Amino acid sequence: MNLFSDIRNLVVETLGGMAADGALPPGLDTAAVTVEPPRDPGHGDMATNAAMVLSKPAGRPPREIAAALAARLLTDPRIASAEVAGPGFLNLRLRPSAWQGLVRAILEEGFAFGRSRIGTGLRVNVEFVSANPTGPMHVGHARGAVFGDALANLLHHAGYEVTREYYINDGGAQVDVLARSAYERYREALGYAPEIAEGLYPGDYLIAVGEALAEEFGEALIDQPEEMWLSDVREFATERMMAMIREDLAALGVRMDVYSSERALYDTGQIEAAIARLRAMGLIYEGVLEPPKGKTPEDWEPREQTLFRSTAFGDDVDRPIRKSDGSWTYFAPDIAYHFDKVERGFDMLVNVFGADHGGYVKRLKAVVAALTGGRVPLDIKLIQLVKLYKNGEPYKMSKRAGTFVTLRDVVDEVGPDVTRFVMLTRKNDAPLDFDFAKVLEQSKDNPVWYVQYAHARVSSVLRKAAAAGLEVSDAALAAADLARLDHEAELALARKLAEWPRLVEIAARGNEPHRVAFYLYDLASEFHALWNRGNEEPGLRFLQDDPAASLAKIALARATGVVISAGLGILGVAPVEEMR
RNA sequence: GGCCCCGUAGCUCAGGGGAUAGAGCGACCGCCUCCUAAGCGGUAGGUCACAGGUUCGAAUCCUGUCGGGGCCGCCA
Repeated sequence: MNLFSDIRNLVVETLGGMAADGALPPGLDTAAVTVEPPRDPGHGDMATNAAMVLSKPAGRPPREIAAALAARLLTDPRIASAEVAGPGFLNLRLRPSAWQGLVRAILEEGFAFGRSRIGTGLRVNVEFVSANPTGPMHVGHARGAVFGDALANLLHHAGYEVTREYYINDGGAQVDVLARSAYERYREALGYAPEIAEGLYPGDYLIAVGEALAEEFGEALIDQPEEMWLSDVREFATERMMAMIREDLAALGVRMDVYSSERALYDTGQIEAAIARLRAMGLIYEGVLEPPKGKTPEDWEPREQTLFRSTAFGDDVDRPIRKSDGSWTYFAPDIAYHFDKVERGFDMLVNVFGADHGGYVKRLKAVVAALTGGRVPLDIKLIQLVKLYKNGEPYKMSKRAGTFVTLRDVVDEVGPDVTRFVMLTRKNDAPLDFDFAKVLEQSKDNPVWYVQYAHARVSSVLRKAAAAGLEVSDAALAAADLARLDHEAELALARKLAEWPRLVEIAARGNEPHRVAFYLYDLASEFHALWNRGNEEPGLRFLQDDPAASLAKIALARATGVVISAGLGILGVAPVEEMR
């Protein structure tokens, strides 16, 4: 049940009726008609801009259209009042029965309340994390992981068929560096002095890889030339790194559906096939790039390269796909990878990147636009930096990696639920301050705690009611006499609950999971407010002497609990039953 | 130099064509005989960086300027 879309449908149908009766010209486009909660609740429950949007095409003053629309809407049993306001808003109030019906619907639908069909029949690929398999993930990866996973949950809730995907960057020089670093640890494990040269990865996490290599290969690789062992050690170490990354993701509650390997794109013809596709469209050519403006490298010299005409799709310059020695640039497998995603039939692609990859947005969008003729949208979400603090002091120490704070450090210290919620309390394109002390604080300026507290209070009410002998299953509560929920403060909470399905759609359309976190905070606030009004007005307490009155109020509390659980579920956070 | 993101209350941030711009923190004033006061209510606090433009209507969209951050040849 989605009251906002229901009422919008009513408005649009009513407008259609007006057109049929000659009250409006036929064929008006109602796509821009909205039904929203007004910013000022004093204006009503819902407001529609229909009259203002249609005024110009209909050739009639907005307030006149609004008045005519109001008269017709009032015949609907849900509508209590319809008032023209301001430049032509139509402010609607719904009868209490509409809100009571909403509470009942939440109890009947459970977590399905808030599901949307905007994604029905559409397959979306969410690529996220994609950390290089050369070491443990850092906090920045944690934020990207949380964002991507919550976004995937959100899109699923909105009806999409979602694939979570990790692109393993195992095809470049960095995995060779990994192999050489691991090789030194292998020598170390066998009692030789390791030579961890400048440029190799010094982290302790490779010691275990070296020991595993020693167990696997014994002395066989000692004193052998690099070309004898590089490939084997690289594969071995990369697999070890990916196993570690999977464990770290699991600790955060993140599970991928697909791991795609960059290396697997080479030597299988996939790069060639993707390039051939672009070449057939006349988008590949041999040419010489200008030096980058204002920052010409000292050793710059013009070279002819194989280029992709990404400027035809909004990029700033064409991009090289082959180095001057004939080998592929890093961009080439990227083209092949996105070609592969497109070929797998996704209707929509989302990439979650660190903000330092901002320079790749235009060229990747160009690739997908070129390969699909613009049919498949690619949205790239850039995740800004996480700044770590502890009691306000910058925090840089790491237990494992030495030089940077790892994802695991964070999860071990504050737990996956707190990590996830806090990292979703900011838009992806805003930097995030993460204070290890503050996120564990038990006060209302800690949104995680505040939302959990609201859920715990709901659970507390249910426990006490059950202890008092009331039947508080969702079915029993849905059958309660909800007409008793008629106080303004109770209806205000119901109004907030009614926004949930709308919020899911807005958040899903914009790929913005943070909206869920902010909504939950608002909802919790509304619930805490009602709770406290019970102090002054005992008639507003959830537990009443009269069982029938109790059941109605408990139904409202439980409905709130259902929505909080559903929202936390999208964020990947487990709701708590009691605070400790 | 070019491109991307950001600029909203003292601080941290939501809102991103709609009415009198919101929340938390901090400040001030109230509320427990009462389902968890780890909470709630209220007051004070704004040139939505600046200047143009589009629109019935701009914090929101466009252009430019200023300020902060990021990225920028075959690296990954």
